Amino acid sequence: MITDQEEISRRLDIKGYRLTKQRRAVLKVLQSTISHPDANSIYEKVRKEIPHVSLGTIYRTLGILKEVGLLRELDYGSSLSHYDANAENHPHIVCTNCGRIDDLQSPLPDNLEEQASKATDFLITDHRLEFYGLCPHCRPSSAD
Amino acid sequence: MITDQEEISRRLDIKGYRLTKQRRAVLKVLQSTISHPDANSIYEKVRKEIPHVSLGTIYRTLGILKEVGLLRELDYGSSLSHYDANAENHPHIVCTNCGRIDDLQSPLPDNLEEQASKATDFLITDHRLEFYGLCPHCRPSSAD
DNA sequence: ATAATATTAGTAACGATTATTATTATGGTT
DNA sequence: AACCATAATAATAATCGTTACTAATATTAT
Ligand SMILES: [Mn+2]
Ligand SMILES: [Mn+2]
Ligand SMILES: [Zn+2]
Ligand SMILES: [Zn+2]
Repeated sequence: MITDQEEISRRLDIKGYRLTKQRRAVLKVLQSTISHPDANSIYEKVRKEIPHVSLGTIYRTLGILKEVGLLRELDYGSSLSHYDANAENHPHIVCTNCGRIDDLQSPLPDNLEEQASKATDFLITDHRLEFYGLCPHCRPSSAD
Repeated sequence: MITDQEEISRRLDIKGYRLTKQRRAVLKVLQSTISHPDANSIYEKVRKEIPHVSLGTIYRTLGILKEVGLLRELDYGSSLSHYDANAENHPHIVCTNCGRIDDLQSPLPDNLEEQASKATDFLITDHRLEFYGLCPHCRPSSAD
């Protein structure tokens, strides 16, 4: 997670983007949570600081921060996207009951792309690994 | 891929669903391609046999066939879903340029869920592994 | 045949995201 | 400080894949 203001400004500058208070606020929300909020949840939090911010600005900002590598978008199918201030590729575990998304703490095989390259003519540049299941609150307890 | 008519009928019957000609047609389209078509592409193909079929029927049918385990839905983020008559979990490789989706031929680590279980309190029931890159038609050729 | 149930085509509604636009803010230049 | 070029914003409208609704039709059981 990149928190250094110099580096953040630098990355935006390169593309001619400015570091506005709206963008600072979005980044702050993302960097102060371990959850992986969706655009609307970020919107609600930013509104507490900037009441007249618009949802369009949230989406535009998320797009730009993603473009300069300050966040990663987690695209969950026909449902909504979630965002992660950790732009490094890392596996997640999603609760199919309540939607909670956690990082998977132990790193998994790091050579997946290399392995896959041997089995295809595609030039592999990225991958996505996610697990699905029930979080501690949603899984049947041992007492059930 | 399940092609046995008995088994197909049986799976639908259990939930009280009927095997109509629309559903047969959707399944046939899916089972006769190695691509992973989206709903609209399936719709276009089914229309050649059943000109007045409606897109809503395609979606409803896909939902039902998925529910009874006769296909798998591949949810590609904010873009549209694709469908696969192979309902077994298996990795795919997606071209980020033209959208082509291939199966990854060589099987990858089959104990991913088991490994992940050790690193989380979630009860893991499924996972998703996808690779992204450029297909042979879109990758820069050696002559470039 | 009759009745109960499931399915369909057609169309309207939904909802997340993106585009548009007039206005405002920012940064650099004289 | 005034000026200009450019970028960003708020507010709103549009997009588009998908789902829901509904009246008509088909299928199955009695
Ligand atoms: Mn994460
Ligand atoms: Mn496949
Ligand atoms: Zn949960
Ligand atoms: Zn391609």
